[in-house]
Amino acid sequence: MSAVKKILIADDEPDILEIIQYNLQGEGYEVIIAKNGNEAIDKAKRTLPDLIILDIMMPGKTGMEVCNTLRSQPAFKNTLIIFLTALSDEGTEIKGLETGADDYLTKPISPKVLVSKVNALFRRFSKDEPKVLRLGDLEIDREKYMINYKGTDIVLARKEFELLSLLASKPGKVFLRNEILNTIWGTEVIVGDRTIDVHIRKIRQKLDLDCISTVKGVGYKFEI
Amino acid sequence: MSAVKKILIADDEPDILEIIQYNLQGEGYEVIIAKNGNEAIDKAKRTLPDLIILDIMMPGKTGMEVCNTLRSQPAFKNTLIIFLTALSDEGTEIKGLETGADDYLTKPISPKVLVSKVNALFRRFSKDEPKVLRLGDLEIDREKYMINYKGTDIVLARKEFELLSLLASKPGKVFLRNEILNTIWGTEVIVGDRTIDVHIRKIRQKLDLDCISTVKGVGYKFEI
DNA sequence: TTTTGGCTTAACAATTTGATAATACAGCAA
DNA sequence: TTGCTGTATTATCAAATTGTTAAGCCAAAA
Repeated sequence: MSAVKKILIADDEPDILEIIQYNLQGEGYEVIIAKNGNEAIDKAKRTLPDLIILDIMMPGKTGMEVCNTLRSQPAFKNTLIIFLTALSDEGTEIKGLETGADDYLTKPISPKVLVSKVNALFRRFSKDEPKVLRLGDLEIDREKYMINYKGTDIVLARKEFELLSLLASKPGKVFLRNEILNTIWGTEVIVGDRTIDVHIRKIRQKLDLDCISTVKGVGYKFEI
Repeated sequence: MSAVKKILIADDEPDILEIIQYNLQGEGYEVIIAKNGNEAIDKAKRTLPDLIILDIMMPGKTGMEVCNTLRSQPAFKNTLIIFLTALSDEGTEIKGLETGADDYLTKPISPKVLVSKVNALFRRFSKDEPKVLRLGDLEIDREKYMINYKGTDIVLARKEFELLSLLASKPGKVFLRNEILNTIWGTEVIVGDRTIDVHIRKIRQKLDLDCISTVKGVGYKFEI
């Protein structure tokens, strides 16, 4: 069974909020509302929604700023984001998509369109990733946050786990150092290149399995 | 045997209140009454009824607003709610159901219909999931709100109980702090991070069983 | 009213993790 | 070989996270 999808809506107009909330709840979604940009960011961090609907024009922080802020954090790399724009403002629309939104809606909102877009987005992106990766004798359980190699549990620190988890998510693929930094550290934090090496080393050490290979000048890849 | 069911009725018309109260008390229910929306919310929080009957039209806060307010709190996620609407107002009826009500009744009220609906609701929702979790020597009774470890009862405060209950509901799974806050405190209340720790500590203390492990930087998990 | 118990927070201690610097090493081209 | 580039290793320190205790607040009970 897949959990109920959570949707966060941010708009400063109570009417809009209510309409959207009403329609989405009717579809069985769990709806969380925010009345401005900052509240949206707070609640997003707190509730980790599956989809975020952002009004572009909001006092304080605009929807685009909220989007940027969130997208720069690893936790929201894969969160769906929809923008609400007033009257087909073409410029904004395009800019919105470039800012990292997955779709946009123009006001006034048609509940039917809204609901079908939301459903469509979830359908399109509903590749329920399995929580357990199994690669040969190695097992990576993202839910239990555990590594198991040949029957014995191995404890990795958070970054180590995320790093291994990332590399193992696409065995064979070479991850560039930049890719790794972006995915695991986000664009806000800046860390040196050596940091990755050190974590890689720790993983190699704890798993005494030679599964991470270095591609000099490029990056790292996982191979069993 | 299950305790006597508590029913909260909110309506601004004293006659209606009296009729409903009279009939439900006759069926053996414990009845609490409220004369407006705010009173309903207050008394609901205080008495945690099993069922709430809300008039849609009330001065001040409407039944729907009351419903929304309550539903946004974890404690009322599973409380039964019935709306009272004047004359088959179809629009409202549908909206009510989508707002999170479990049923509705149209005025004028027939005591017979009322009573049978109430009974039916309780019947329908009473045979829920098993209320008792058993994990090794530990037994968690969600209905009696009790913990039993190796034959001895352990008293946990409500938050402590809910926390343990949550963690134990998926042994092995790491619950993020966010997940915990969301599930137990809801999105409206904001409490600090230390709060969780303190509750965890109390649980560990009362159960002197080492079953909750910390995953630093991530969350907590239950394991026997 | 007073008392009690539960919930939250502040404050500080204890611990773990993560980032960096410094150094050593490996591969390769000149 | 020498020098260059990039990675591995190690130790170290700073930062982040959690544990613990005590104290305050509030609501329900006495």
